[in-house]
Amino acid sequence: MPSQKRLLRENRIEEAAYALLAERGFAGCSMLSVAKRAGSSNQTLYAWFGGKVGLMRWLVERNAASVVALLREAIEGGHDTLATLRRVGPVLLSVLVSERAVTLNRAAAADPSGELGAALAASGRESVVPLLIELFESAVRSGELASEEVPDAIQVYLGLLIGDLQIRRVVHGLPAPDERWIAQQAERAVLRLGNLYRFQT
Amino acid sequence: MPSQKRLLRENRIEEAAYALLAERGFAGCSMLSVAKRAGSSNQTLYAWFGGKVGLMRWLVERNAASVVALLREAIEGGHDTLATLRRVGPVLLSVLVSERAVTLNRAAAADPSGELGAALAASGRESVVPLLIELFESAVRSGELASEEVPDAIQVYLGLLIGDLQIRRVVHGLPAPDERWIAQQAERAVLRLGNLYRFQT
DNA sequence: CACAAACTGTACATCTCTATACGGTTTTGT
DNA sequence: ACAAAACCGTATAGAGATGTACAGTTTGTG
Repeated sequence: MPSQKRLLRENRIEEAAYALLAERGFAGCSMLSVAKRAGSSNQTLYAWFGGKVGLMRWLVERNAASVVALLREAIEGGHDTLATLRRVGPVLLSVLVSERAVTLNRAAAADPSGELGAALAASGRESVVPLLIELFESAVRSGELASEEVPDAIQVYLGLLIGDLQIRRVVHGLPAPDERWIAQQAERAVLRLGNLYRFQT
Repeated sequence: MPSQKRLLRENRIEEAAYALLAERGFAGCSMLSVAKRAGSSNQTLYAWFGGKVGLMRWLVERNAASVVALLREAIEGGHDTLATLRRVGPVLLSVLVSERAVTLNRAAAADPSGELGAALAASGRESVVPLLIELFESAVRSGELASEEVPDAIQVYLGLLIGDLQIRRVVHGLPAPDERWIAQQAERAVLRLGNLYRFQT
């Protein structure tokens, strides 16, 4: 059972790590620099996380947990698939292009071992897609969609929603879009998905 | 006027740089290591490229030039927009998820200055999209598409074509897809675009 | 209060990178 | 054939990262 102090310390470490990743990138974000900025010691960091990749993986898992919680909340209680998607889309999109997610994706891209990438895929996409599957299955049950079409529809939806936005963000080719734009983009994605798969309202 | 020798040397440097980027990532790809593997000296590298970012930018521009050439070739001589798109799509997609492009995107993601990202955007997307605009304008001239819809249609097309494939590749979440899959994906993207915008055949 | 655990701050050995320098060799041009 | 230019190999200074070690302080607990 983690004490209050421990949680506070974790938050400071998290904050320091994100700040340094943003400023200096994955390579420049050294354990010592994180420790210093967090008002902690490198000894503690090594004890807690084992090393740099361990620290990063911890960040990834922490972020993924909050994302999944957000999405679950947005999915709950909707009966109409398209309406639910209208609620979920902006949440998902804004999470994916958020500064934190983008920072983590950059770190994963910079890690040549692919370890971070695997962690990101495992606790990111692989825990979000099942939620979408669950959602799309409800459309199957109401006869709006064929069961075999589900994976396809999800892929198309994600393509329409995200497009090349995420990669451009990660590669420093684009600043974060504002809330208004995100809402619009999510709305258009749902409309187009409805067109392609002829959902009922 | 670059001599034959010079061109050969450039090729060896290019090859060495890609290999080291793939093995050790952006941070681990040092000037000295590139020089050694290329059978060259770091002095030459600094003289030619100024520094690490300069070397990377050179790689980016070199790759972009070959991509644009490929796309131009695929676009040329088509009258029917959708048919041309059917030819261009696989080329574009396979180029975007190719090992080289992915490697460069990883490097740009790892570079905290954003300089590489800017170069990648400038000689990548910003020189490819005009080609697509040109292509879609031909659909406008034949009345299949409204002029204001062009940017939108391009965005949708890219979303359908690429989806989250590129980001997953860059983040080490996915191996390169094979040619067969690429062809299929490109075909579906065109079909769906046709559905959404009601192109004529 | 007193003892044990956990943490900070600093130090350290070992590597590696950047950017520059220089003697010696190969290539180029005339 | 010969001078100039370009290049290789190696060396170097300065900076910083990793992972470990240790003395001293803070924190938690019976």
